[in-house]
Amino acid sequence: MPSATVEDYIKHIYLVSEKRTSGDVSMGQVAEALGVVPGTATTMVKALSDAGLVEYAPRVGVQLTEPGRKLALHVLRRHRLIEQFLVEVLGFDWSEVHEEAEQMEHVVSDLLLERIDRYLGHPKEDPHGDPIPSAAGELIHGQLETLMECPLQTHVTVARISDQDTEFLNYITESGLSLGVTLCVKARSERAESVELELIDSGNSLTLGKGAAVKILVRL
Amino acid sequence: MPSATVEDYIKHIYLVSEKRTSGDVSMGQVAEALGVVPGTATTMVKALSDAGLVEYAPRVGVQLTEPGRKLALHVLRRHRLIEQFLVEVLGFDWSEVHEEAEQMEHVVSDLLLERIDRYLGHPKEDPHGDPIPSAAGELIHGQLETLMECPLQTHVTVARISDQDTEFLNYITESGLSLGVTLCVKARSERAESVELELIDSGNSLTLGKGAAVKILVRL
DNA sequence: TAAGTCACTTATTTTATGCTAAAATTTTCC
DNA sequence: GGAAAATTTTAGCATAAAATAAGTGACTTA
Repeated sequence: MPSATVEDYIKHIYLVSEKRTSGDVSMGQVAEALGVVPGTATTMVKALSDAGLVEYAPRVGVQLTEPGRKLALHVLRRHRLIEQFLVEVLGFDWSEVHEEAEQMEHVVSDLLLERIDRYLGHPKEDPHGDPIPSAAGELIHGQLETLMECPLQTHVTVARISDQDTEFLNYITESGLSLGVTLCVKARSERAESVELELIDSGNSLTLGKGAAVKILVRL
Repeated sequence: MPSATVEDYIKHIYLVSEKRTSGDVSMGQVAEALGVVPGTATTMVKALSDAGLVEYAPRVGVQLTEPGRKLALHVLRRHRLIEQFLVEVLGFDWSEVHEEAEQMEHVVSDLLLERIDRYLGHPKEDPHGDPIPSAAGELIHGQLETLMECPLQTHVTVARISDQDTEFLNYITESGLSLGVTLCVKARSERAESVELELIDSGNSLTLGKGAAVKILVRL
């Protein structure tokens, strides 16, 4: 049984490699994601390589093997089902659940996880719109685009927020950008690194910087 | 924040000292309860002593300080509320929840715990009849007696099973000795170390050995 | 009261995970 | 193309929590 530390490394390597389109994840990215110094990441990744969970090439980077990918999706399934459960059943706010799930994802048994899944009616997404991998290790993500790349002057729907920070999520809620809200990108300035939005339902307008805009994914 | 290992030591020292009426818990008992060799227990208990959670006298034994007792009750509150939640909400059998709660008790936050407590309507007992300490660290246990010491020929009610072993709990269920069942101790043989029971509701009779009988607590 | 046994303590080692600091390599920039 | 900057690796060490093994103390028994 992998330790919580091993699960965290594998999960974060998966998440980083999903974000970046390039093949390998650098030690710097691993260290950054895990909040450790680079030397620690190198040591751990070598151990993960010995365990057959990743392929590691010195000074090139790391990528998951098939067993590693399976483990990553398993951990992600636990994390996201727990988040959904906390929101749906125990009345947590979507901005509060990440840290809690971060701990619980390493201790819930398969049995408990499947009972949670059944209780929730086999949800496909967590409270932030992140897709929940199936028990078999499949993950279906819809065709989403960030606010920095979606078409202008078109009605789109907020479908996923790819940042778990409590402050950021609270800001999103206050701005009226919750999941399911329909909006329209009026203009985008590459130089100012900003986008101008109009919320269709409320009629409100607001402007977001690039940093925030790339974290908001929409469905066309 | 105490580690899971520290919490386990403190919890088990509390549980053992509750069972034995004597003051100190020996290193042998600690090691046995934690499933480690005696040398490991000695080393850890000295560390707990340095942390102010226990008082330790070499070759005499260990007992909890007030902070230690507070911590023990906190961990037990978590454990028992989790067990109750798993049974009440997620449909677990009382024989399946112990191992799961054993893991979760070290990771649930105070916030989550209080939401669980509220969701359940502030239960006073877990699925095995064990009392749930209050958030303030109070524990009220009723006047219970084991089947080896309760009066004969009197109607009593099964109120608590002080063994979490799955096999044992399944046996109890099959024997019709679930919590709340009314029974009568017809006879008790000290030499044969057994008790003869009659279940009032079903009319069935059965005989238990001392080992099993002391784990079944009844209310008069 | 001496011998033997059992429980306990101490000393040393192991494993997993982290750190710092220095060395090595790769990338960037003039 | 070579120096400076950034990244990565290596080396050495620290801590928590476990183990083993050997030494110590105390109680039993004859």
